[in-house]
Amino acid sequence: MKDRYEPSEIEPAVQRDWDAAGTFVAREDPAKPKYYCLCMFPYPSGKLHMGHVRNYTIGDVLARYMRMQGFNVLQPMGWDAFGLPAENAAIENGVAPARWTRDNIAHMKGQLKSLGFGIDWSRELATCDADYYRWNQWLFLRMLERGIAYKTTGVVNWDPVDQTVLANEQVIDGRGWRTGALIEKREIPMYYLRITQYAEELLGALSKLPDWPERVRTMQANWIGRSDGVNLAFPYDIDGRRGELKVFTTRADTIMGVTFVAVAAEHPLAELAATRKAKLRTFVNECRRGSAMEADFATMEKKGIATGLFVQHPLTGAAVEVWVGNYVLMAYGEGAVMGVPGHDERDFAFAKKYGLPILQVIDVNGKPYSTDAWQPSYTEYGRCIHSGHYDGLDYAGATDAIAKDLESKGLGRKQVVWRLRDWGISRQRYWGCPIPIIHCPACGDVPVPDDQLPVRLPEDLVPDGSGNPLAKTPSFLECRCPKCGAAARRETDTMDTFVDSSWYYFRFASADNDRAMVDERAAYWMPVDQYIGGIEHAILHLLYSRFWTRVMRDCGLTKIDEPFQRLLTQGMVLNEIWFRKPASGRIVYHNPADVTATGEGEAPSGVLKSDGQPVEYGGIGTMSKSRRNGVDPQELINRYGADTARLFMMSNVQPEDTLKWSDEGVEGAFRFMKRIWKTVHTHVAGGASGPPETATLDGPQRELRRQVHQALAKVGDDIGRRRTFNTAIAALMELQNLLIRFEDDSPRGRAVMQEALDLVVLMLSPLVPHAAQAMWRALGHSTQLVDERWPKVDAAALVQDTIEIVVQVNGRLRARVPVPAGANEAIAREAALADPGVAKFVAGQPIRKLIYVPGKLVNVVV
RNA sequence: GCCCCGGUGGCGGAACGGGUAGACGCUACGGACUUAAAAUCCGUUGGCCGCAAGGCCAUGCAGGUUCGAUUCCUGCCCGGGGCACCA
Repeated sequence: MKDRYEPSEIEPAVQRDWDAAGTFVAREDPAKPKYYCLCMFPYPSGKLHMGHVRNYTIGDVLARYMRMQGFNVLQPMGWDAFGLPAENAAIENGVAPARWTRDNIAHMKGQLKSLGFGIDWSRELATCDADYYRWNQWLFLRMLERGIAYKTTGVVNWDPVDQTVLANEQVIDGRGWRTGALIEKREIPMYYLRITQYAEELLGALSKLPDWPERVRTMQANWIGRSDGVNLAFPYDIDGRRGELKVFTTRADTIMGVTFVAVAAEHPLAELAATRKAKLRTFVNECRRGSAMEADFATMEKKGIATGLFVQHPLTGAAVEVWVGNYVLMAYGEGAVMGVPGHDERDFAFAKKYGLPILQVIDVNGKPYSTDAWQPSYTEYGRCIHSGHYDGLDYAGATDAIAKDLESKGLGRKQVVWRLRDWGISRQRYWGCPIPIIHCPACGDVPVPDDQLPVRLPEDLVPDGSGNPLAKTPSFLECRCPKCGAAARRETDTMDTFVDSSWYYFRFASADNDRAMVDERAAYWMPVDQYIGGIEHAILHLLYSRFWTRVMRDCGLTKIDEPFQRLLTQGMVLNEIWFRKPASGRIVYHNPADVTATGEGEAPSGVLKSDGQPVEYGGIGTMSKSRRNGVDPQELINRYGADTARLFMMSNVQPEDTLKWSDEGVEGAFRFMKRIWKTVHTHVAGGASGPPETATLDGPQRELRRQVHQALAKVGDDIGRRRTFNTAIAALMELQNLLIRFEDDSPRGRAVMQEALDLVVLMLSPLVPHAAQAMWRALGHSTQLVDERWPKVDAAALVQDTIEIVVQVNGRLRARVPVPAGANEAIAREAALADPGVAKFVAGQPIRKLIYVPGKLVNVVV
């Protein structure tokens, strides 16, 4: 009898069978309903981490389940292969990013295969392949034609040592993360994509995504950030220069309370004033030099300086002084704000600091008002006071009336302002998709013609950390102008890697097409039915993808608006953090596997296994290299096999929740695998068994059969509808506990057992496909388990003659009594009151009321 | 500051439309098997009282609605996340 569970023997053999049969190669079949199940593709960093294993296991379980439901399933995989880590590895090891990336891909692909994911590898793609990124370039050219892509000069973080732009995340305390150099704000020309043109649609369509997590929709809505307000102008005449200072406000109803206006340091009026006053010049330069990071602004002291310039109030004509304020953002609204200290906290503080007048112009719902100290109530909406003929109007009424008056004077109108900015995609980086532009001294910036695509990235360069090697490579740089034929230079900036990931899901449908970006096969597969990935992509990647899909739609490449029908954001994988903090020097982290926990309860403590000395507990956190608390999935697979790894990742918590790593939890999953394996093989050793004759079963046999079919109903619902894989697994474990205790060697008992095990194996097959296939064979089936359909619940098996109902007295549980199934209230009442435990509490008191929930409970109210 | 999500045994968590709180797993303890250990199997495991039968308390805190509240409502406390001089 082969009753020892040996995953290392089972798994490779099953995987070979799938490979040989092309089991997971998806074919377009209009006759079948399609199901496109996609996990966010990985960055090929070297090897898989636990987050990957969790992500792809969730996807694979769903894909396999939907296949059993009769869907034509596509589950592809690719590589988000451009990006900084490859360049950093090159700098450290002197290896070309292309080589490093492709080696990593090969290794990680092997790992994915060893986990038994049902992936259609014939559609594999990597974004660093010219076959792929040429279409980035192609669509970028279409965007240029349509004015969606444009070039302008923007402010960036500039590292003067590395001679490159850094992302905000790469600036730490105002210094470059790699060089430690002081970061400068620089204005350099960059290409932008006009995502703001789609702001309204991207926001409005969020309500059409009911199967996205509420949280993600909220985050996107906040990010897009719609503000409804009024744009108004303060006219000026400064030494004969006439103009208008434009301001955006969401509180036009407070316009009669304006006592100053403030502009950003980059504002033209600030510049004008700076030419006149040395003190202003210094201040303006100071503001400009500050960090480009918005978060830093928030904590900065609010400072300002008067310009001595005056503008006219648009309604009263009164003179209002212009100040330069370091808290005014050039990039939002008009780069200028009207100052209403009476009803804006920041303006209030500013006015107090510089002795500017404070006017109350809103009755804040009768609450006390004093200019001595700020109260949060001052920003409440209320009726206008001290506002001339606007007095008595509420927020909406005043806003309408003021907007109308401004409009008739040509000095303002209602306006919507968005927080969302256009997407700057230029990166002064080597390992990315070249931007297909040629700079000609005569013709300017000339798009590369379609027939010269792709602009290939040379793959043999090794960055050394000083600037972009493309700029030092004549064979790439030097070219001819497509318009005039003169000697010209290629653009050396590459695209943001978020461009690469904004449309890869389309390309999986037509990965082999070298003539078009997408074809009719994309129309068959798109949209993605289920998308699965980390919450960290809630805004950027998912928003860019929604934008890119709409651009493709407007270019006639697709008919869909939304790329992802349904979204599941899986939680992170956490582990304990242990460290030592030497009196001098840096914190040293230790892997939890090297620590023996000694303390219990409130203050966990532990000692290092190697030296027996104490280490400090740092709580629970995401697995990370820097904290050295990662667990290598490969060790898990080597030790327990892919099936146990998969089972553990799906146990204990719902996919959205964080999952705490636990060695004991893995052992628990492994124990379950060994037990079910043994149960199957013990049964099989007794010989073949046919289907049960349901009419002739005795009580325990019928009861087991009922439990089996009840579990089947629950597991199907948990996986298919609720996506709570943890409770599906719990139900299977519960069933397994029943099967172990079911000792009935009669032919009928064995028939019931055979059916139960067949069903358990079918239910397990999406979760632990290798062991399930092997057990399926053992149970006497010659078919491939992956081609089986999800079993149907036998409704007749669920029927019970007698059920147990709960009896409460005054809402407190007092007894459980058996009643015939379908008993009416009278029968249930009689049975309930006859129970001695119930009678004790009723004890002759009059029954005021009796609630009967059929099949569930009786509540006697006395 | 604004927005969102949570708080249930020793631990991770379950309870799906107001109806048996603690499924399932882990830990710990006791037992069987073994020369021994591991593995495996059996049992106990929210707290308190009780020999037992049984009872009382218990889902962050304080109230409310209800025959009945982990679930709904109000206020508060704590934790996590997102956004943040956004005019």
